[in-house]
Amino acid sequence: MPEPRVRFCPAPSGWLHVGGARTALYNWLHARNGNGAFVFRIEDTDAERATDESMQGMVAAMRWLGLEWDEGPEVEGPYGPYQQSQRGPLYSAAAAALLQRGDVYDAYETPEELEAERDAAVQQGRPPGYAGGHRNLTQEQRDAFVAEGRRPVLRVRTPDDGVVTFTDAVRGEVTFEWKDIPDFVIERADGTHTYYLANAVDDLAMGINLIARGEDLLSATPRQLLLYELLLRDGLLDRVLADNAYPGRPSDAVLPTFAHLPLLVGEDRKPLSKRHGSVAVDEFRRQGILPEVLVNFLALCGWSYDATTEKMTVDELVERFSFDRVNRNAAFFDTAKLRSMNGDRIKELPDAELAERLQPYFRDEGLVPDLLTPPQQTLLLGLAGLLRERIQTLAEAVPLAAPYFLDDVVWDDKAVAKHLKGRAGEVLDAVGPVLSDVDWDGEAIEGALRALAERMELGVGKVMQPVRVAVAGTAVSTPLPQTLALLDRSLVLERIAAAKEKVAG
RNA sequence: GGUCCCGUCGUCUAGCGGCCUAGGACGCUGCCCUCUCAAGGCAGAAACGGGAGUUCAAAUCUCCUCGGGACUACCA
Repeated sequence: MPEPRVRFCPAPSGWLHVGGARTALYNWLHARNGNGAFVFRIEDTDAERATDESMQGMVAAMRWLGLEWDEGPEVEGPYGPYQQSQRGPLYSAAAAALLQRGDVYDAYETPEELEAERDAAVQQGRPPGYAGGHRNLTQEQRDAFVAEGRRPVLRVRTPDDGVVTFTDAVRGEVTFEWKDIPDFVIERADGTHTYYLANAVDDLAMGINLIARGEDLLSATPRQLLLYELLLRDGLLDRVLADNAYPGRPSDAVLPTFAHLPLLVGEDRKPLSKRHGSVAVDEFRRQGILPEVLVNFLALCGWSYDATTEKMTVDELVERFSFDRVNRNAAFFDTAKLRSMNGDRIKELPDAELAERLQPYFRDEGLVPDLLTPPQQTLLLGLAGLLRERIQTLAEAVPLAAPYFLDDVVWDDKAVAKHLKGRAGEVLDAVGPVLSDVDWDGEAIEGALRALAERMELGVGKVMQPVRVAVAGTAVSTPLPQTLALLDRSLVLERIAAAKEKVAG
């Protein structure tokens, strides 16, 4: 077994979504597992859709997930450039060589004509693929089309009969018949190149030996295979590479094998897309999903280690991952389970680390400045311990912590109406003096509040809730006595006094 | 329509002929605990799409059927 050389090659349009991230992850795990190389290639051959912003976003999302690449953007490597828009001359030369040898031919139909042909075929119940109309044009016909101002595309001549069979690492043996595969375009009329060519050339030139990608590309595989064969025949690609000063020695390399991964789908069983809500990796970051949890969860979307193991560290995943345990059926991306796993992971974090990971979220919501003051540090650290059991995502901590970092209490009207009434005024009056001279720690405060409740012949809740609302502004909070202990006594007394005005009746 | 892929609790899955009265996790329901919210503990409901075979024995093998999906672009 040679060292794995795998690649992740998204088209940079839109954000990196979880489906793409899962594909990247499986490739990455395989590379790390076999001590191989993980190549990150940008497939921006379609200038219409590719954007620089999207590419930057993908680079950032990959970094956040911890999927560092050995070759690719900002890292470079021996087979660059890794952005296909910078490899145009290579593809042109390869296409020209294939044309010269007669493996591909120029076809002059316009997109409109092709569309009409397709519609007619569908109406008549024929397969809608390109029928090969311009396969054998005479020079006169070509000249006539050119004279009309038409620009040709380049199409690969696919075999008329026979079958193509390949072994897929997750699906086993897959067979297609060549007669079902129409001649396909590798060079557009504007001179740019399609996925088929760019992908085949680069996979060969970069020495990729395993291609793991979405199942949606399964039926593209025969074309890929055909192109490999044509590019490798008589050292064509080696020559093209050398003539154009691009690195790569494909003739020495092993032909890539394939692993087609099950699709990630939404609740409607359709492939994941924008309309399924948050599917962008960055969206999960904003919500406060931890990257190691997203990685763990993504690994489980279509792969399992055994009957019961779910929580795994990245190192364990690297050690245990293999394509032969990848599932064959599409997986629903279940965010409820993701959140649960995230909550479990948060519970494992020590106070200091949780505080540290919470800080950017608090900062982005304006709760704390970039640099915390020592009292803010202490408060954050103390709160972390109380927050831990009640949040599933980091962002959920924000509303729970806000009352203690912000100067003004934001009143929840419902909470005020429900809890600052009846004997609440009495309670607030009585609680001030009690808290004034109690030891300022959670246990003592709790004891004092309970004693007060008993003295007033009230349920503990009847005392706790008015105080909670007075201090936090809400009926829900971290445990009250422990929370009070983290705050300045003067602030607590102040808020209790201020809340008296809000008591109804 | 054609080609290819797939089909176990609501969801993700374990299962590769007897260990399955089908296991785990999330979710859900009930109870306990409780200063709110959580967390935690205990209990519970919940699946082999259907039909024929093969076999002493089938979730596991074969065929048919039904259902879902992908592809069918000068997107990737």
